[in-house]
Amino acid sequence: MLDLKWILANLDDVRAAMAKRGAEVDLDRLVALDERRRKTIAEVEKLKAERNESSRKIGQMIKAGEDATPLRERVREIGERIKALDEELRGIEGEIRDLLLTIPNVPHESCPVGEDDSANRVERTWGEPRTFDFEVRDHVDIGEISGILDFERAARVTGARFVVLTGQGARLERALIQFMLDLHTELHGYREVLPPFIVNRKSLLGTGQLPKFEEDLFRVDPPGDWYLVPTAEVPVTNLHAGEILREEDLPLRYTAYTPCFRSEAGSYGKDVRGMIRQHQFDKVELVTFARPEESWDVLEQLTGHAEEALRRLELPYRVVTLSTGDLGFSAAKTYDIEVWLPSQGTYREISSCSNFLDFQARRANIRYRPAGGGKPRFVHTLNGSGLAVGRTLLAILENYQREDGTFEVPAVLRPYMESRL
RNA sequence: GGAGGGGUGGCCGAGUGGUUGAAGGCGGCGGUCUUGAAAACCGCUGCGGGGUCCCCCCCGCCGUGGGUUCGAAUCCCACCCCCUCCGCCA
Repeated sequence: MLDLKWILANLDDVRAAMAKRGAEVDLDRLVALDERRRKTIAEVEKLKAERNESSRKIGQMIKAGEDATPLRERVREIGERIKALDEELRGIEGEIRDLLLTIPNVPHESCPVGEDDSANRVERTWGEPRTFDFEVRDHVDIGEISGILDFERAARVTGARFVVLTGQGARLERALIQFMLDLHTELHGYREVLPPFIVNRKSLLGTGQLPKFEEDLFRVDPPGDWYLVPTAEVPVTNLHAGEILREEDLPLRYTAYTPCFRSEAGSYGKDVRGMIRQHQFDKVELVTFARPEESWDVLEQLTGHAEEALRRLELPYRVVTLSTGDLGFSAAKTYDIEVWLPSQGTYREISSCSNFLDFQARRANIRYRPAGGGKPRFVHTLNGSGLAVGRTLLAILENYQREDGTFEVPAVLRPYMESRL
């Protein structure tokens, strides 16, 4: 969420930013609501000051043995007016809050301006897509021939957009998770956490999935305000919700493996074949809490950490900067890392690394105390996939495929595929 | 699920109706002392909001939301969370 004061002081900038995103935001209503709000505050606080003053006087009168009944009556009336005004004020502030929660972040000036992903800017490309001297298969065929992917039985057990990994497939998924966690903890200095896979409504408000994107989530029935995690970003970022961190501890870096659950509402017909778009997939996430001054550097580092996983797996990829129209709700800037998929002859998203500035921190109330003392400030939060495990497995099958429809295991993963018993 | 205990400032911890935004301690910041550091001593040290706002004034905040009262951290109700014991259970 953006700072109300800042919005009001920079109305034109905010208007321009929303236009770049293609977002409809009623800023005029916000301005009107704020005026009403301040007017009501002035009124009710004047009455409260009067009540406090009179109550003090009543106390003194009673102590002095005087009759305070008339004054008491008057203060009682003031109290009733205060109650009414307070209620009105709560209503106005609620409306303002609801509105603020639906305003997306302001894109950073370095984001290319455009309506959709066609305006995304390619920053760099790594690796040379392999040339095949046979007809390439997609991961669905390779998975079937190798006997490690079973979409039919997954459909029987659950439904469409699920997969069963079996034998070496399950082991490869596990190896990838282990490899990525090892890489980020041992080499990149992240702290590993294993968070709950169910979160409450407040956490989803904190990171920005709610209130606008409820239809993307799976809600857990009995409690009503519990949801399956759509990404580890939610539980891990909210780890420090409401806290005041110490500046000395920043940047705080966490990595977490979780499955991710997405309803994929509105994506009917897209990527229906295979495991590109599933209701459940594994992901290793990177989350960083940073000082405001360092967050742009941290975004570069974090993106580099995700890239390192692909380099070690020797999978060709490119990094693109999302255009203003393609940017997620909470992000100020996002790099997507896209891996090469031979079957599609194109690069597909395998990681998304974003700087949210203080947008999430303000929603989730995550602050830090400056080292020299002073007022708490909002931290900057960042996160990125390091990487989406299912898509990585898929990319391995395709890029490491053999002519007979089987595949090779990347060298870096072989130790993880071997028995240690 | 049952019984009991508890949620107060960065942290610990007093406080059961009237200058208590809150004793005391720890931590932090500044100072005295010291060649330097430590110790000791002194001072300062919550968050948010409003006001013609860099001085100052005012309002709110003691888990959350209601209620009682002229006045609530203190009394009442509901809810949330934590702890202990019992039951159940992977």
